[in-house]
Amino acid sequence: MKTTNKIIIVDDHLLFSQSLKLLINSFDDFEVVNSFENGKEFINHLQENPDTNVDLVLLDVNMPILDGLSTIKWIKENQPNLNVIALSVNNDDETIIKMITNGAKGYLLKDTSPKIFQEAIIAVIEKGFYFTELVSSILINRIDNDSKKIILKEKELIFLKLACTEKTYKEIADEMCLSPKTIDGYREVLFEKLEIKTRIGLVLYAIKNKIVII
Amino acid sequence: MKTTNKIIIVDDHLLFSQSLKLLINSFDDFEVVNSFENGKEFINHLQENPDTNVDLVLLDVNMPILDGLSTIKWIKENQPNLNVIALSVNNDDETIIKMITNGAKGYLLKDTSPKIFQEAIIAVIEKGFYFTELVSSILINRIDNDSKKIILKEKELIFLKLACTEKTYKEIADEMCLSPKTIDGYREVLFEKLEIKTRIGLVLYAIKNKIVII
DNA sequence: AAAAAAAAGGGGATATTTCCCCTTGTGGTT
DNA sequence: AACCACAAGGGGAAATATCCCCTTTTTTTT
Repeated sequence: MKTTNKIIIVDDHLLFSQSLKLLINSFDDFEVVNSFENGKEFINHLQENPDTNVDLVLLDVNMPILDGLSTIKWIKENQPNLNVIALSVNNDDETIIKMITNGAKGYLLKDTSPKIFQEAIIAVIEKGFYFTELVSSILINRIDNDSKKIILKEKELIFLKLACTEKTYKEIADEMCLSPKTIDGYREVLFEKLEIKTRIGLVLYAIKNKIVII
Repeated sequence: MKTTNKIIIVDDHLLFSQSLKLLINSFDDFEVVNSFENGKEFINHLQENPDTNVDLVLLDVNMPILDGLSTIKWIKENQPNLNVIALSVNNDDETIIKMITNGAKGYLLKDTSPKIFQEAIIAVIEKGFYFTELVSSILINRIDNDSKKIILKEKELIFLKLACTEKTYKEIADEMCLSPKTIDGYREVLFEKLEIKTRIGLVLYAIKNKIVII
């Protein structure tokens, strides 16, 4: 006799999560037992119902209140045995790596076909993981990229954020309570690290890497 | 005797569209008769099947190949009687206005509840439109914003794009085959129009308004 | 403890950006 | 014909940004 696998969906797009629920329930042996609109609601539920029995969590990455990354970090700390598949429209390397390294057993884009999706949830429940080619290739390339990863210090980050405003370096120095000459130094260091030559380059880098949100 | 309303879904997120199909088919009197992964596929289908009988199209805004805006513009030209509801995760004013002014009968966010969604499709088929409060308020505010809308000339746009690089104004002048002094003029005009004071401001404006994509 | 690296700051020069006010030519308006 | 708007360009000054080479102090590595 087969057991029915219990699934929870965490996604703020109600139209998606409620529809996905119908899709999953149409699969043999799977049932959506609960769904939540963000990580906070889900975590609250886990805390209030410590005996929750669930085989798989489908976790959206981009959510308000508490997003997928923060949620999976909490899960890693508190319920490390919970199977999680991350769901996202976002195929950005950094995001994928962060979700996987924090314990996601799979990472599916929302343009995945229902067939592949079904394969994935079966694989995660039976084998413990499911990586698409996209994810695998990112994980393989990761070692390279990690070695050349640019690490910015706290003060450099603060300076970089301020450089993305219409303030002059003198005004930035005042705001950071440092001498303009020190700011000169930060700038030179960043130019060197980021292989750029102008403040415009700083702005473009910061926006591209989501150091500032505009 | 009731008629069943025929619905087409155009969305590149297969997991969403296939799931949504189940949701819609679970409603009384509605049936998804077809679905496509982008505007191009959908338009091709319409061209090859001119006698297609459909009551409502659910059109995603962000799609590869041919996006929602281009698609609805084509529909406006070629099949103006087709009912279209735009679906998006994006509640950006500009996008909403463009979709509505190009003929969308409604604009729903993907975090809409299934219940509201059902109301909307019924309203559009029966009354011809469905506007959420969000959309209505944007349409009301539109008149104000339109009057103060900033119009940039072609050369100003080209200059603005080049200003978002590490080139100096002299290099930009060379590239545009103009005197550096003329570039000075463009800059001053843009500073005035955009109410900013520095080149950093230009970059931030251009990125914020998607004049440059980074 | 010595050596190396990093953080804070300075001098001084040069390049670039920003500002303000001015000239010329071109193409419409009335 | 006189008038106006505007694109293109200029002079010249002041403010900012960029560069390179240097000192001192603190922290980290070995």
